[in-house]
Amino acid sequence: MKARTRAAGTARSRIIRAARARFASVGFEGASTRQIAEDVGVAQSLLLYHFASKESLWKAVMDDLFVSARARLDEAEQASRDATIPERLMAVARLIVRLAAEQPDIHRLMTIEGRSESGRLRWLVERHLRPIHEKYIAWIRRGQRARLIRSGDPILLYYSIFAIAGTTYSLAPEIKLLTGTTSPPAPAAVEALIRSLLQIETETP
Amino acid sequence: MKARTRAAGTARSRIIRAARARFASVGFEGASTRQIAEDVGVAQSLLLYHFASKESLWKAVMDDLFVSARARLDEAEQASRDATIPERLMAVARLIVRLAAEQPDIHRLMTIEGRSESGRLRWLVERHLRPIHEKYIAWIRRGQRARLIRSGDPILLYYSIFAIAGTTYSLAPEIKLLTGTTSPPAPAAVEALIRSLLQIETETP
DNA sequence: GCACGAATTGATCGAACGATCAATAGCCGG
DNA sequence: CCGGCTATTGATCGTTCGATCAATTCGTGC
Repeated sequence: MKARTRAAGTARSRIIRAARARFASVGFEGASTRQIAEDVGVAQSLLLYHFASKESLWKAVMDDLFVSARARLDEAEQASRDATIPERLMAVARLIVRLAAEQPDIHRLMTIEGRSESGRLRWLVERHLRPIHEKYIAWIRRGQRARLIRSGDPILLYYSIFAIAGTTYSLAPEIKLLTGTTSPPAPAAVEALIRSLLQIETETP
Repeated sequence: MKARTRAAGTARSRIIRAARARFASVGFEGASTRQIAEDVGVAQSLLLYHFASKESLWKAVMDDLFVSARARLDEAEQASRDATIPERLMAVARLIVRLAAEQPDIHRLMTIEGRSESGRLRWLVERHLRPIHEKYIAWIRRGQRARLIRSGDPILLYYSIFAIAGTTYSLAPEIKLLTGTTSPPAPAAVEALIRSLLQIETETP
């Protein structure tokens, strides 16, 4: 049983990993189950054995991504639970930058889906985005009421954090072609930019 | 001749407009020439009569987009030619925000292509992106030397402008689903954010 | 060591894909 | 009113798509 499940687990997870890369680079419609199967080195029919349909596979990719991301977000929240709201927000932002740098596919997948009102976007919003969104929008509002965060539309601030963190790393191929630089900007530089965007006074050394 | 060319022109331009929307929402691989032709209301073979291939059509879409965008950028540069470098940069940024708000497809198309090193990305970089890129990176450097713009990686600052301006409007469907708001943030608010990002002292009323 | 269930494969379906091409419709100068 | 050019269509080719399904391999419990 254990060996069976482990074998299945690795095949399943290898499929998810390959699917994530394909969906992130060419989008849902552009990715093909045959290409993903070939990346993994299995038959295409195995894909639809583990996941009932291409859309199920996509949802599995998203679940896999967000389950671990949200766990790490909770961790960062817990670790900073005694700090001020702006500093807690920065702790979360720091993690977001790190996640974007480690796995630029996250930002790619989200920006691919967020641009047209599809059934998949609705699923993603209700299942994963809304809980995250509402929590941090509330944090921003609290910080603004205490005049510790710059005023203005909280939604704009919220998306700007993701935009800067994500774009910097998800457009790495373009930046590399344009500038010839091999390594993208350091997370610390991106964090500093976000900090000044929120107008949080620097108090960490 | 004139009526002929005008008829051809409108068919051609209607195809380009429909193709832009499709490419922007589902990417190059996900878009189909048949679907685009159906959007326009013409035969699929007409698409490949006006444009030799699907890739030619994509290039025509990009040319169409960038020719007008670069013309308006030149305009904004000219109009601000007597101002300081930071203010000229803000004039350009203001236009970028306005362009992103008017035609979110621009940002969608660019972010779709910029994430994987394809032949199309190389074409786009050499033909359109590099000239824009190099000019404004140089502006940022000049502003930084004069200590009128925040220090830090110019490339990071440059992409942050596009990221904030573009993401705000290209993710409008997601933001609408998440927040229920019907209208995206006002361009003026986005401009203000970019201004503070570059740490340009506000001097305009 | 056999039987059973889970994992994996190969063959195949109908539909949609990009592309090609011959045929036709529409228009303008002569 | 016709000859020639451009715009447009419909039919079709070979390929690839997502999906289905029967057949086969494989590991484990009994």
